[in-house]
Amino acid sequence: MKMSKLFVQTLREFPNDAEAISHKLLVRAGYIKKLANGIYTYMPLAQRVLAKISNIIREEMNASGAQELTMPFVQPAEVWQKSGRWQKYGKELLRCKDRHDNEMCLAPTHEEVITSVVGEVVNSYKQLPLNLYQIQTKFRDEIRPRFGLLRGREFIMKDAYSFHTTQEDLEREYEVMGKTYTSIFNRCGLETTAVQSDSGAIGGAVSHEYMVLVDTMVGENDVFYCKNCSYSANSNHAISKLPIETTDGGFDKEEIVDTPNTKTIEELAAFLKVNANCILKAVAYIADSRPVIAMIRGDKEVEETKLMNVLNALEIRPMENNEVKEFLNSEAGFISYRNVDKSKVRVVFDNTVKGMKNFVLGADIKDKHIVGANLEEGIEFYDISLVKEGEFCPECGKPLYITRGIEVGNIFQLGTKYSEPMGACYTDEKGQLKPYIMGCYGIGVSRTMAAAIEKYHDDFGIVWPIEIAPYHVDIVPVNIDDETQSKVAYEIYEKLTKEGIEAVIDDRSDRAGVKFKDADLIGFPIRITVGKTIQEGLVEYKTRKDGVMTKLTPDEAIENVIKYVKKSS
RNA sequence: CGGGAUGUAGCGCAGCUUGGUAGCGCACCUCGCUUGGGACGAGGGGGUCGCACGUUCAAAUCGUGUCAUCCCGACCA
Repeated sequence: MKMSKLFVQTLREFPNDAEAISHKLLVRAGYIKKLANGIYTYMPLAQRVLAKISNIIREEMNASGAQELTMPFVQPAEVWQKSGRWQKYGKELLRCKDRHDNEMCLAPTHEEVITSVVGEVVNSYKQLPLNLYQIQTKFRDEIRPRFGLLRGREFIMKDAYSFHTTQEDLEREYEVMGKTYTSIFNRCGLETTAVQSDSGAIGGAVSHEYMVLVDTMVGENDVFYCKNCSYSANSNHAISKLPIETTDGGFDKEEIVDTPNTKTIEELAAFLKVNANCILKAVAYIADSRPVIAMIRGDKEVEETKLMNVLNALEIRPMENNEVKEFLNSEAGFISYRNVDKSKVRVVFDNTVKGMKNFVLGADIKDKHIVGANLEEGIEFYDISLVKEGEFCPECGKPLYITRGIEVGNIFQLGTKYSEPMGACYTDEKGQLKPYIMGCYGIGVSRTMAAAIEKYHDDFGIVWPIEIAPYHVDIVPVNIDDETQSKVAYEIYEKLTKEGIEAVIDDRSDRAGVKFKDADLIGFPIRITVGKTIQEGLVEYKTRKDGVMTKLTPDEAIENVIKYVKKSS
């Protein structure tokens, strides 16, 4: 490809509306153009990167026995009504009507359609197991799209769905997919960590997220991991081994005391001169429009996903101050659990509360708390707390560390969550009708591209792993008007192209500095510069990753490129 | 959904306080010159100042509304 013909425009400055480095670089280096919030055009450079990632995915998925298909992006409400998600999915599902006033939606995922397709085709256990996948655009109307391609509304996803007759066979496939994912990301030049994660409101299922660990804010997931063993988990799922320590507030008897202006735990702890872990904190929520109080030790925080799982709730939000009065007949900042109508308000106690004695508790009256309180008999405890760094690994007991992760893939054991309500069944050996046992497996293709940039960039631009770079090599004649330089550059370009190397020749009449800046920004893994040293028969061979430059003859440079590219594939 | 900020040429910005012919840098076009890390000179093209309504002789500028974008937060009592 001639640089003069490549459809790309690099910018001298970073765009103003981008925050994440991947977003800034994708825009500045001319890979993407924004059309609307969270909706981007993939320019030719990006298209090539996406194609490379997609091809790696295809090769690995096909090798694992999966088959590719393509399902509709616009879907009728009907299939979603069947699974029950037309009601439940919420605003992320972009709905619209066709000219006949039929309700339609843009696909955010494809469980419904694949279940319906397989339901029509697969009637016998003999046709199972089966794994089908597609690489396709998805649309999710996110509350707050941000960070460019890391959280767009329209994005490219590989989604696979597997169908089985037994849980054991699903687990076998789940493991195959796990291995497949690891090698897909490795081949993309990305190291990933498989972390345990929450699997959504309908519990019981197993799922893992494949995370690229980063130390920036753009990783939207907190990941806890153990340096001693292999344990790692998303914060929404992580558990820690906390000894049920006894925390004693040291009050002799239960009584109500004045605690003016103590709306936060810190203020209250300071006022009463007790540790936060001697205060029983009440956090009030509305879960699926029903009031809930989560009781938790003052130094811990509620993990809402865990709470939702305990409640089997789909939606949860903190209670507003006026609702605290309405539902709990209490006062924000001074909530207790003792005076509520238990038939109307669900009270959930965290495990950490178990060891609390003579603690401090809200009195349901403004500016008053109860001190020296103790728990009643027969309370059930659940794990609804967020793990904190430094708490202990549930598997080996060593301290847990926290980091940020970008979720690029996720594998999930669905069971019969979709097949059952949708009536998608096969006939087993005994002639009985059984719903399929399903798994699903996703990879964010466009997000993977962005994650790679988050991981691999420097002050000058993108530093692509060669496996997913848009081109392998950029050939730069310093002065295109110099006959020798131009001739040699073109010869190198022709020879490399013939060898199947993806090369760009920067045939623009710009000065060398412009070409070098663009080469670094775009992120070509290798640059061959043909300049003055061609008088001595030498060109410069430079790798982007380490900036190492060597002077070689054109033929040696060509050989080096071929070696470098072959080694990576 | 709440709070904050910003909308002026493809990109980055100034102008707005104090209303009076819409500007700068980059990019783009032409010519010259230059060719090893975003050169230089001369000339040129491109914007209904987000949109609507209002105030005014006159609005990018003042007022009201609206839309969009970005950031933060989404209540831990």
